[in-house]
Amino acid sequence: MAKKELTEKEIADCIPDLWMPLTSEQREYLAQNFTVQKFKKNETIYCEGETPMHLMCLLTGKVKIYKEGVGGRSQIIRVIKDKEYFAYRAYFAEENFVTAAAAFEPCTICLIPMTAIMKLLSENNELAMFFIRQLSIDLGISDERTVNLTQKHIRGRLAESLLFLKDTYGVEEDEFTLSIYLSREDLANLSNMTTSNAIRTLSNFANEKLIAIDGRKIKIIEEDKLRKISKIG
Amino acid sequence: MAKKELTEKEIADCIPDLWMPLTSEQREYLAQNFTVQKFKKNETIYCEGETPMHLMCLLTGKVKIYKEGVGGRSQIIRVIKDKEYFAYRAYFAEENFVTAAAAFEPCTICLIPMTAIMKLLSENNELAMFFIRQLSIDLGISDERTVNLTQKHIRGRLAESLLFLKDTYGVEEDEFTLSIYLSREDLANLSNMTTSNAIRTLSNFANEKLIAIDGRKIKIIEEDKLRKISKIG
DNA sequence: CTACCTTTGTGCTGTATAACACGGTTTTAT
DNA sequence: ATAAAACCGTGTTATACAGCACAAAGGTAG
Repeated sequence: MAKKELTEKEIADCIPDLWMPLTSEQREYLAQNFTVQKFKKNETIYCEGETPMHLMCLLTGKVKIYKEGVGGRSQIIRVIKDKEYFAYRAYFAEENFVTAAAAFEPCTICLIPMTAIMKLLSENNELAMFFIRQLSIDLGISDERTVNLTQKHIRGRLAESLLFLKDTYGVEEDEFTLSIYLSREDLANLSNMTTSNAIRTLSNFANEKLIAIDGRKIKIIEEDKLRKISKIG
Repeated sequence: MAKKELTEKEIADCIPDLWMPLTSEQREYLAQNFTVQKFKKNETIYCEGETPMHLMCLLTGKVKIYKEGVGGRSQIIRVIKDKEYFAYRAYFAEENFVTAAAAFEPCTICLIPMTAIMKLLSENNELAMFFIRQLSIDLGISDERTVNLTQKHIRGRLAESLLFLKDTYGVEEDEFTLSIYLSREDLANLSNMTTSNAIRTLSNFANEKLIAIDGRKIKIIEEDKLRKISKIG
């Protein structure tokens, strides 16, 4: 199946942000602590309440970070695209996971023990700055999201989610079709609404020719108008 | 009025988390870049859109971090108590402020230029770890808050806010009265509801003897029951 | 003291959205 | 191929909450 040993070049390509700041000694150390794991579609990667052990970097595939809210309603907090790091926050905060992660699609994920990361952090400030920057960006997004999800109306929230998916995962060759195919339920959990309302609102958007839907394929037709809907709430 | 020069001892007492990890050279550098500023009650400390220049540490007083949402509705994102640091996230993320800050009460705030912080960070990993930990904790809280504000019902949200205020600012000598006196409007903005509903729900809690209200003074009587209301949503 | 503004409190009305029910369709499993 | 399950779509009903409007109380200024 997979090769047992990856070359340093291959690792460097996988995790450039982590790799670049390191000295050659540190790189060797990291290479020794580098493992790769595969996850099937919809497979859980980690659960709420578990103790974090590894920093993860998504090599290929798409991942959702979500939380089980009150009454079994689940809420998608953020989504991860390839080359993005995740699962480290809880360790740094000295907590267990408060979120769960699952694969939208088949995924390849690289795992690095947090103890190794801590050792590298104690030696390398540039690496520390990478995490400071990343956490700061994510915190800003999270704050923004809180206001959007609580204050915008259904149409605004769904429009925002669609644009967010476009900005995150991009589009296919036609330049319009979102390159992620979500179930209506996931779309609802991302937009803080019930599945029925996600379906209904999506249909409305399609009737208004703002988007075109074909099963799970969504084409963004009138991006400007969607942005407007998202903005005014 | 205030002394021109603070002794190192005084500074160390003000900002222990920042001070402790530093070498004596770094401490001297920090002392030279240390200024103190006072803010009146309700005065704005920084605005949405401004460019962040200083790390701030609240020495005395209470501060709210908030966002203007859609349609002028404002939302309190987090609150700061004394000895807490704030205003640094946006700089690290290389953004302008996406939130605003204002004084709940008269405040004394110490300011340190972010450029000085960056210099210290490049030299001192322990300091970097402090920010990584702090940002990680705040990100967890923010994610938690998103779910709470979107999924819980009014009673749950208000109960949570009251407990949150107790946990953050504590109580007076009687061990029950919250030591922060908020307007009903601020309470509403903290709990994602209209002022009328904050007033109404607060009255309901009082009628049910869960709390006692006397103007802006709030006594938490049945903390367990409030926690239960907050938990079940 | 009087006037004025802000905050608090209450009732009424409207509506956005959740909740439920049910039928059709597609995917998965055997 | 057939059963089972998951997903999609639509209509109906119920309700939590926002949005006024207005009155009373408290604070502030002249």
